[in-house]
Order: sequence, then C-alpha cells, then structure tokens
Amino acid sequence: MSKMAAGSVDLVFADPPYNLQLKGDLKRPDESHVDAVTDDWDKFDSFAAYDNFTRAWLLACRRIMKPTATLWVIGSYHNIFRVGTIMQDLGFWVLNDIVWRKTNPMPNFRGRRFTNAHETMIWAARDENSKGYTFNYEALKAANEDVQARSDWLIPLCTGDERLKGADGKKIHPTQKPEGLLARVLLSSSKPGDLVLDPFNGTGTTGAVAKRLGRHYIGFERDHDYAAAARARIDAIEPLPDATLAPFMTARSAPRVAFSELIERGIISPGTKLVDSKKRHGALVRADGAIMLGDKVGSIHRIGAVAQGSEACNGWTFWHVETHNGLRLIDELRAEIRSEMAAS
Amino acid sequence: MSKMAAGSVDLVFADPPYNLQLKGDLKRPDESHVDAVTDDWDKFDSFAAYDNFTRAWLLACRRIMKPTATLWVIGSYHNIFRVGTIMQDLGFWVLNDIVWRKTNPMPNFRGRRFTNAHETMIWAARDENSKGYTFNYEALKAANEDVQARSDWLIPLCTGDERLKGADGKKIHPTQKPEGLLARVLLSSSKPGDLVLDPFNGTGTTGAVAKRLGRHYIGFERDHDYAAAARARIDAIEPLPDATLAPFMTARSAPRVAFSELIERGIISPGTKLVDSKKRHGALVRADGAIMLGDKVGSIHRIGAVAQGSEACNGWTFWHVETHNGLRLIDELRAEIRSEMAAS
DNA sequence: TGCTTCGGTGAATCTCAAT
DNA sequence: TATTGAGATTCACCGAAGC
Repeated sequence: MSKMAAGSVDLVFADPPYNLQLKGDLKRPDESHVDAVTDDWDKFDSFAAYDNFTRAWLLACRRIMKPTATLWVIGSYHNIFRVGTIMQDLGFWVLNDIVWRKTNPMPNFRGRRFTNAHETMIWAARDENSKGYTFNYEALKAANEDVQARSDWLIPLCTGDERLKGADGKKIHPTQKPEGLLARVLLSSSKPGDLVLDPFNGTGTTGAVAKRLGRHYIGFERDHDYAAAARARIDAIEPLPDATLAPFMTARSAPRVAFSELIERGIISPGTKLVDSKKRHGALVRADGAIMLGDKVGSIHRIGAVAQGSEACNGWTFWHVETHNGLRLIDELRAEIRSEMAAS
Repeated sequence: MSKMAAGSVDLVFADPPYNLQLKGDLKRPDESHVDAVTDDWDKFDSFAAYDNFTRAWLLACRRIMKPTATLWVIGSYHNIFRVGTIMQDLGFWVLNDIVWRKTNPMPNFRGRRFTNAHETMIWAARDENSKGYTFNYEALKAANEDVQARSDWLIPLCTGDERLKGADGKKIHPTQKPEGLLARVLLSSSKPGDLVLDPFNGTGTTGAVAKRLGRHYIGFERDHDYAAAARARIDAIEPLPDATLAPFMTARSAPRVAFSELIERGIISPGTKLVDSKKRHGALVRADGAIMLGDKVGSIHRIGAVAQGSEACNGWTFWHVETHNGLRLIDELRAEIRSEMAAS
C-alpha cells in the first residue's frame, strides 16, 4: 500500500481483525461445537498492540485517500470503540455509525447476555472539513419508499451458495461478509468508475461487488489461500450493464420507489426485465433500485405511469417479473420480504 | 460520589454529555431553527479533555460498584467510541453493545448523511472475571414471544406528556431519555430492591423508572433546575405493586434438588431402571443416589454422558423411569419435589 | 413435485457454587 | 486461586433426505 500514490482512492472499505478474546470452547445446548474464529490473524497481545496495528493501517489508508474520499470500517464491540477513537484522533471526521442488524444471528447459548445480533460500521470523511464526498442521497431515498435511508440496516448473514467453500465443503474464510451489505455501502457512497480499496481483502467480497457495480478495485491480502479464492471469485463476476448503474439524477421531489431490498436480497437482479400484465411494456431494473424504460429512468411508480401514459401508477401492482411459472407481481415479492421482516 | 461506600451499588446507568461538535446553527429546509444541544455542559475543549472527564467519572463509578454490579452508558458516535475505549482500558468487561433504534428519529435535513436513527449503549461488568451479575434472561425471553432478547431495541423517542416542560412550554432538558428505554435496562439487569445509581441524573428518568420498578435510587446532578424538576417528578411516581415485580422462578434460581432426594422420598426405589427416551440405554439406581451402567458407576449426569459418548450431559433431562403410562422424565419428578418445597 | 423432517451452522469476549 | 462437577443453555435459515 505504501507504493500507491497519495490521494488516489475514492472509497476505502476495511474489515479488520476484531481481536476477539475467546477463552475456551463453546458448545451448543445439543453439545455440538461452535466453529469460532481462532485464526492467528485475529490474535493480539494487548489492547496496545491492537491499537498500534489499527493506527498503522488507518494512516496508510488516509494517505492514499483523495480529499473527497470516505472510509468505512466494520467491527464489533470487541474492537470498534478502539477503531473509532483512533480514527477521531487521526483526524477522520465521522459521518455516521451504521448498524448492520442481522436477520439470522447466532444465538447466545448460555443465556447470560443479549443475543449479539448486530455489527457496527463507521463511515468517515478524511478530514473535518472534507467537502464533496459522494453520498447518493436521492437514489437511496427513492429505493426506500421515498423515506431517507436510516443508520440501521437489516441484512442477512452470508450463507448458502454465496458463502465460499473449499473442496472439503468447509467455509474458506470464517468471517465472509454478505454481498448485500457491500452493495449498500458502495451504492451509497461511491460512483461508477470510482477506485475502491479494501486493505483486508479476505475472500474478496468488496472486490466482487465493486466489479459488479462498475467500480475499480484494489485489495490487499497476505494469506495466499484467501487471495487465490478471491481472485477466482472476482474474475467470474460479470459487471452489470452501464445503464443500470448510471448516476441517478432527479429533482428533490424524488419519485416513489420501494424496491432496493428486493435487489439486495437477490430476489430481483439488476438487469431483470419488468413487464406489465399483458407484456406490452418492458423496463430494466437498475442496481440502485430505479428502473428504466427507453431513456426514462425513475421509480417503479413513475415509469409505470409513463408506460401507461397516466399521471400516477402504483408500480407494485403494475410490474411483474417473468418466471418459469409465468408472470409474478412484484407486490408479491415485497409481501414475502414484509412477512420475513415481521417474523424477525 | 466520593463520599459513598465502595462496593455499594448494584447497577449504574450513565447518560454523559455527548460532546456534540455542532458548528453554528442548524436549520431545517423550511428555515426553521433546530433546537440542538448547545448547553455549556456539552462543551469540551478537545478530545483529551473529554477523555479525562470520562475516565474520572467511570473510575468514580467503578469504585462504588459491587463486584457483581454492571454499568450501562449511552452515547452516540460523537462520544461512544471514546467511552468504550476508556472502559476497556480501565478494566471494565463489555457484555453487550445495545442499539437503541428510534422509531421516530429526527431526519437529516441536509441530505448529506444517513438519518441518525439510533444511539448505542454499552453494558459492561466491573471486571473481566465478574461472575453473578444480574441478567433476567428468562423474563426477557418470556416477554419476547419466547425468543431470546436481541442487542437491537426498537423504542420511540421521549415525546408528548412524558417530556418534561417548563412553565414556558419548552422542554426542560434537551436529551431526556424515554422511560421505556430505562425500563428495559432495569428489568434486564437489576432486581427489585437493588440500588441503582445515575451519575448524570438530568431530569430523573432513571430514578423515576427505578422507583416505579421497586429499585432504590441515587442520582447526582449539578444543575439546580434539572434537579428540582427531577425531584418533583420522582416524588410523584407510585411504585408498582410488589406482585408485579416479583422475580421469575427460573431453572437457575430454583432450589437444588439432589437425585438422592428422590430416593429418600420414595419417589424412586433403589434397583429401578432408568432409560433414555429411546430405551437404548438402561442404568440401575443405587441406594446411595449414584447410578450404574454396565460396570460404570457415577452421577446421573456422568453416566448419561458415558451412555451418549459425550463429554457432558444433564441427567435430569436424559433419564426416564418406566411407568404404566409410558416413560416419565426424572426432571418431572424433581419438579414435583420443588413445588412441594415451595408450598411448605 | 411438493411438503415435512432433520441436521448443520453463523465474528461468541457465553455458568457457578463448592472445595 | 485453580479445579471440579452439577446442570443449564439456541434462532433463523439452508439444504438434503424422506414421504
């Protein structure tokens, strides 16, 4: 990283070791063993050693950040307070702390604490007086039922096919982050063509999402196995079409949308075609939750109205996705998410 | 606080100044003025000054905490990282960080950040090896649809009649916390009769909730107006009836019953065969309260573990006796003894 | 094919009294 | 202070297998 040019990076996302201080083994009530993070890279001799490590990598990142760049760090209560304090001491200017609420956290097995159901991210500008950092306010609002995006995000853990596994079927990395989390980070605070850097590349989630979203990427990783897995993963990523990524420019009166969660959860992919019930109109889903019909870009509601030539339209009950079983109303997909949210 | 006896307090709740770094006035889009926290008590010359202040009050609290006491601190990204770091440096042991998600946060007026929709609380024991702190796990679970309580809490801001107002109709304190938040804090980590302390009493939310929930309370406040308002508020509180506060009888708090008591009371006879739920294992009850499987003799737990080939086993929930109505778990027999003990 | 059951698992600072 | 043993303790989701 010391070889990179100063002031060359637009966005940093860092997922450093958390410095968990685990003592013995932990078993579930059914006596099964909890596969904890016991890797050497998470071991530090003291808080002071962790602080020195943290100060060093934060300074290295700060040097190569553009004046308009911002930095994200994710952590848990084990480390995030120390990271935040050091960031403030180094002159970073905290813009938000963001809570990643997990839909499916690991329970507390001994019943002696609250279930640790979230992690914390700090989003900060390089300096107190940084101006001109990227925050895609309008797109986030349009994708959130026309309400400002909040500092608490509800996103599932990385499981299933998304979780990288070795030939033995075991997870390659103990702490792989979900792509939905990174997608929201990159969509909120970077633009297509930006240079994104991750100093703790791991299995390359940041790079994979960056490539898919049309951002350039540099990652650093000292573990060869992680690096190899990440390279293969990122190479296999197909960037989304430019049209789904173009910056979203609208008046302050943003159109009604409520759509980005279907994308983040993988229920609808960017690039999917939405059609009306008689397939007379087809619109393209963008990565930021807006849709596109011809050269018109806007919310599902606005573009639905355009398609019909009417003044208003409830996009939820107008647009469908095509499945092998025929058309499916997007309102039904929303209903699925709502029932999940109610259950959680 | 320095006059209080060391080790005398069961629970501390602290809502310290947040060290907000507001520059000039903030206006809403309609040009109305946002009534922010601009009081002198929230002003510190530097991070170092704030850190010194924080270290001092945390040390003062730590001295008067019982070994089993825990401490809560609430803050925002302006101060919580510094508070958390200092707590760790002083030897406090973090049990959880808790996110208070606001149902109705103040929006972000400039559209340059995410809506700051949460605050963070740190819950910590006095020492790394603190044992026996209060955590009312079963009650919290019962109150939460029989699911473990999580680290993210959804609670509205303090508004309406609950918000203390002066004769001029203006709010007396800029950061009055909702009673619902304090109620959950006290119900989760204290018992009726405990001594609760708040070093930043403010308008007395902690004291009001403590009194209503049958906890004793001590608060410190240097502002006379706040103190007067708090005193009047707390005086008017009517404690809830004892019956609504009585501790929950839990598996942990239930009196211990030795397996031999079942024999002494004639509920199980020596020579009886104990079996697991699928009758794959059979063990013989000895007169001395041990049981025997093949040539192995030991406690119901030890022999249960041997039978399963596992390291540990709760014999109470593993072994059954055979009755004419089918199998009966010995844990049920223990429950009968306990209910007899409670009745007498 | 569709439904149910069962097993596996995820960044976890995870007991406590008696000796 | 360290050790020992009783005995208390899990939620959401995914995938495979069975029906």
